[in-house]
Amino acid sequence: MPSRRTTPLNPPTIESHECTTGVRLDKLSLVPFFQDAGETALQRINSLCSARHFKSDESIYQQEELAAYIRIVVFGAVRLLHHTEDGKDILIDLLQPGEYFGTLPVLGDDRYTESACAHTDCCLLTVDEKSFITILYEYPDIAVKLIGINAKRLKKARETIRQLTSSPAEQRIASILLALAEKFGEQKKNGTLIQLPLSRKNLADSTGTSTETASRIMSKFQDKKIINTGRKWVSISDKELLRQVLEG
Amino acid sequence: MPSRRTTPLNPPTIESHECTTGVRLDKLSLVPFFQDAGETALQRINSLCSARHFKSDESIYQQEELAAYIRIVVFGAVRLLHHTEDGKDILIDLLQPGEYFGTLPVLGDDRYTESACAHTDCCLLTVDEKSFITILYEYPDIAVKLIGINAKRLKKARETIRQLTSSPAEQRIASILLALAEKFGEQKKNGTLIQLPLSRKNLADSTGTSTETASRIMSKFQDKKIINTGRKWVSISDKELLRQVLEG
DNA sequence: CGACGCTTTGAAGGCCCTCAAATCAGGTGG
DNA sequence: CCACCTGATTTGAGGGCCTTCAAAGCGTCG
Repeated sequence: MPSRRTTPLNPPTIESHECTTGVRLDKLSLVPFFQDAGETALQRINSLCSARHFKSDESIYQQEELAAYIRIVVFGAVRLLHHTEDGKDILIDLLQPGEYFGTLPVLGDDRYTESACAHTDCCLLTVDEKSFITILYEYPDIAVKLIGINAKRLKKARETIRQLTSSPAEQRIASILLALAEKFGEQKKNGTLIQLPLSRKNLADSTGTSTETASRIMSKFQDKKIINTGRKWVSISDKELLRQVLEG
Repeated sequence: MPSRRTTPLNPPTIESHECTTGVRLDKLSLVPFFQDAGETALQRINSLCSARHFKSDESIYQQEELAAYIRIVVFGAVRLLHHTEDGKDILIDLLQPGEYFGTLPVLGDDRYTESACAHTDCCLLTVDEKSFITILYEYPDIAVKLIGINAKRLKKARETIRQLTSSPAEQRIASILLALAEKFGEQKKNGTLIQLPLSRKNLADSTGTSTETASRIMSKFQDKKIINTGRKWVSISDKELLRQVLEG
């Protein structure tokens, strides 16, 4: 263990990404709800989207703004936050390429109920309401897929509720670390590095605890050699032990 | 205040409900996602559904069973519960006529992730996967509606998460009482009666607290003349005061 | 190198859970 | 119709987890 730890994060930069039509079609085909669409369909869909880049920490939209677009992550990561009245932020989700976010009046929300922010440099596809409806009517398969995706998200949200009401903070943090490792992890010699800047406050916000408690728990995990962590980064050395913490 | 309180609940009985084709069409047209469907569409949809009655507390399906049907509440109330490994139940939702529940493999779940139970005597419409897909492909409007409904549910779940992490039990209970009054309430001389058997355990399960805490808080509300309550029933005397509790 | 901001650690206190026991409403059977 | 029984509700006491408030340690970036 080096006495002076420096960040091991090595995120790909936005410069390495080019939004050519070929890349866009390629990325589109990876999006879960476009997955089974054919070549022609993808080209049609592509013609209905536009792409845009965001710098790390740049705001994509703010809670309460008029809902105007559905967006799809093509590259990088996006952070969804809910601002509460008493000034706290709740981290709702971290999204990776292929996931969608945002809403539209036709989906029942006139305004965004959360803020979206570029967690790293990222590239997003943007679909407006008219195009979105066009796509759904032309390709019913996609509508069914979308319903399934929302059902999964609801399931996950309910799982979170269950955990919040029945598990202590230690288990909730173990749970989110495993989930993030699954989603953003990268195998290294020393374990699975979570390729995301992840502060104690981020962790606290997403597990419903305080920064201090999150810090204490992370320190405890590090003492037990379960994880290796520094400022804004985490690497999991012993996934098995972490799973045992989760079980209790 | 009578020294001996008896239940003021007066739920309509299942006998008062007849599932004739006329009634079914009528009820179908009230279901949010069939709302804008025309007469012909409703008849087509009706031919793809079957109806069934359940007695109060009768099991509709159990968590982990194979997902086979989407169901729609036509009459009465349905309770959705999640059983946790450590033997606790979480009350996920109480459904009223017009709401749907259940899932299907095509929606991404092979098995039910919760149990459904008749909260009162009730009548349900049942749709199997084949019919469901048929409906979605024939009427894309309905698919879009469904996506919107799921988005709303997700929003509500996230709101619950927010509350669980940032509000004390007292505010969470105030919140659910107001929500239930909105959904199932009936105006009486003494206030809004929540027309549902609602035990302290039900309340505790849905707010993520213990039966005892729920009881203490309800007693406190009663002392403050905010509510009037007995065994398994609640009536709200002063909605305004309750809203103030919610604000903090 | 220095300052700022993230992280760690300590201490005090509050909220809520658990365990236990008493009270009470409603249903049952005589 | 009444006494009894069962299960829901209430209330109390003790203790643990986690929050808040403070202050000291360290990376990072200019």
